[in-house]
Amino acid sequence: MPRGRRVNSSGEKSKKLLLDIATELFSKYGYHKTKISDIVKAANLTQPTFYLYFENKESLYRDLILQFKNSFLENLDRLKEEAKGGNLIDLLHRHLTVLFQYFASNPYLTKIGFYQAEESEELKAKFSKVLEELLAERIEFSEHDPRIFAHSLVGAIERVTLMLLFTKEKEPEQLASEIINVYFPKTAVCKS
Amino acid sequence: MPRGRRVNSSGEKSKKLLLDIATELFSKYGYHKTKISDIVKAANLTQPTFYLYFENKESLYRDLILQFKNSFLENLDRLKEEAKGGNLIDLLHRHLTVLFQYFASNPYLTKIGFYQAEESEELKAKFSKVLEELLAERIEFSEHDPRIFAHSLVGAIERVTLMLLFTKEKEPEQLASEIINVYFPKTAVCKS
Amino acid sequence: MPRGRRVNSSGEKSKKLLLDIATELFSKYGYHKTKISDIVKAANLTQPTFYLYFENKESLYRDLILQFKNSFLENLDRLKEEAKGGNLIDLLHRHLTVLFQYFASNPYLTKIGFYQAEESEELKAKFSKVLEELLAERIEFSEHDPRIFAHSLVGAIERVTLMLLFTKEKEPEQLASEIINVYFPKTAVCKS
Amino acid sequence: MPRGRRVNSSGEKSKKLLLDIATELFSKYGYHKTKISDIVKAANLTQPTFYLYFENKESLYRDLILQFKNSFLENLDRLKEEAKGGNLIDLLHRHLTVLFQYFASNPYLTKIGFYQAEESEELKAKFSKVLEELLAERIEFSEHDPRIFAHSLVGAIERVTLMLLFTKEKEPEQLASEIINVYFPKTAVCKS
DNA sequence: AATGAATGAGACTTCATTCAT
DNA sequence: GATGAATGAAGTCTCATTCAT
Repeated sequence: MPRGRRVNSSGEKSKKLLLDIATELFSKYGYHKTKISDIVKAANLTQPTFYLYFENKESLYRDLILQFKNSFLENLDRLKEEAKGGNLIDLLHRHLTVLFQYFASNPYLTKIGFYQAEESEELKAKFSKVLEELLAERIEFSEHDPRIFAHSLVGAIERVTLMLLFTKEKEPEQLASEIINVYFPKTAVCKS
Repeated sequence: MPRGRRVNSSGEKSKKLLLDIATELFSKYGYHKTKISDIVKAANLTQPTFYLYFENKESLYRDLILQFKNSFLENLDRLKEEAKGGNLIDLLHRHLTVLFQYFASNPYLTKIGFYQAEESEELKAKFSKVLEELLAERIEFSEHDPRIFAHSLVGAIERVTLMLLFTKEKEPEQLASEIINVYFPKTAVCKS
Repeated sequence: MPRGRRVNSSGEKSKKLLLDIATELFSKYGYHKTKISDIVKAANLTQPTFYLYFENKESLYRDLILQFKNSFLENLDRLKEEAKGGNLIDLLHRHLTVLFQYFASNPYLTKIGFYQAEESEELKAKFSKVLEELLAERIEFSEHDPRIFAHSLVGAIERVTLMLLFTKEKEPEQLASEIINVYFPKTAVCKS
Repeated sequence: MPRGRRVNSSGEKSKKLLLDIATELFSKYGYHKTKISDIVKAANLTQPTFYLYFENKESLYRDLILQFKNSFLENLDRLKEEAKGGNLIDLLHRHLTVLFQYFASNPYLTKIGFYQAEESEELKAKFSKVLEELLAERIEFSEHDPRIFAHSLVGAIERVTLMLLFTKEKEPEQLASEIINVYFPKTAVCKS
């Protein structure tokens, strides 16, 4: 059997390939059920090659989480900055749209960072906090806890992303609009 | 440690102990990070004892999931039955209260069955479906998808349970009320 | 659960029961595939009871082997003693009859001692030796090795016991006759 | 021992080594008393290496049995085909010679497949059947059951292989001749 | 740049055996 | 005489990781 460098092979290409496959497998099957052997098999490479590009299994996973986390927090920071003035609903709408766009473009990473990772709780908590502050300033939550509202919104985003965005049943922009509609009904026409 | 029966030992006690510890550890650390050795160590027993009372690690975990699933689906069935007549908001309020009460009484089991288990997705999807039908009958969602509303509600429940119920910041009844308030704002003229 | 001595129970009866079941299971499934738990389960007793009557698994098995061995060697000794005078064929016929009778009466023990046990090789070798000497004295094995004849006879006995005696297709006496007929054809109509 | 590839190591060599050692140990000590740790220790390798080349302990054992079984049955088929015409004794002589040659060349495999394996009973029964048919066509078994003859022959082969072939006291060809002589005596000098 | 070959560490599980009642 | 409850010891197998080429 021939060994060594393959014709037409390139380090960067292999690394990218491994990274993409790892992301997909981790997102689909979780950290523990995804074996290095699975990853390299899917990439048509071998196990030592994996260690050529990544320190080890865990650090790769952590990197993926971190990557999501950074994007997410960056987004959140932007939201906070923009928060000063302007219309709340417009603001939220813009933010959700961007968020859903990112989620839709990076479903695997999102699955890992927003659903699987232990840190995902932290992210969601932060998100809630920001929303809470945002809302507290503007809306009169006459008799109810603003935290409920904030957590609910985050939960809705979480669930809707999974059920309607990842399944491609809804587009990011539309989803943002509809979520907004639910939480800020224009005219709540509710007959029993 | 000497072999054989311990002084003052009782099978039922040991089994219960192991079950409780296993439930707690699984819920805290997940299936893979929880070793049988951890479970028995915490129970001050040895590994073979585990197999005296449980078939194996996986089947114990599955049993826990099943236990949650049964309770949850039973609850859901009750909701469906009661759905025929009556005021929607009252109905939901009662159901959520019961649900939150169950969650609060069984936090570890809930963590496993509603958050960790692969089947949890299925449960939530079913929950959404039921809610969707319930709502569709009564409310006029003028221009928006009732699924959004249903998924959002489920997501809210999920998140709020984790952040406010499990942390004991809210009581089940109150949480139910507040969630209802968010989704059916009084000033939103939604009387039945 | 009640513990302690059962009504109507008797130590000797339990011991005999365990012994019989153990013999059957060992003979059917072999030493390794037969578990103490299987034995006591079949006897409707519990594991500690086993140790009340037997030192341990191996020693019980060894006892069974020894029991067979003793009977077998005793038989062999009788054959050697009777060997001095008399008609060879009659002698063999009588011996085989007795042997087959013992085998037929103790199929489980025979299975263990003559087929499974490592010592069975030793027994068969001894058997061969005795036959060889017996034959050597009387028959003129013009040009062939008497060992072949002796080993063949033992092999025939071994196989025929399994296939025709244990299956109850043949009675001990008849089997003895027929074997003799094969090895000492009266009218050796042996055309090529 | 350091991890990773050894100097001068080769997969095929290791696999063959393990296979050979396993065959020997299984044949000598049986399935249960042969531990994987014994096999790899004898090969100066470690346990995971075993799993690099074999599915697991049982499947390796089954493979060995199958290997023997295939050779044996192939042989038997040839015997059946050649059975149509020709001299019976010559036929048998040729067959036994080939059989003994195979046994002598593969003593470990034969020990496993013809003596230890549960399937060995099936093989011997088939062998008997074939012999029985072969004999029934040609010889006049005036008053005796041909099965006796067939089973005896198989038993003789079994025993003689163990006692004279494996010990290298006899060559395959000679053993075949002598067995034939016993069962088809030229001049049956059978005085009592 | 990549692979073939191997291992350390550890998890799960089984089974004979033993105490305490 | 018998059992309920437990364990020591060991075996099989898996997986991430590493050396030598």
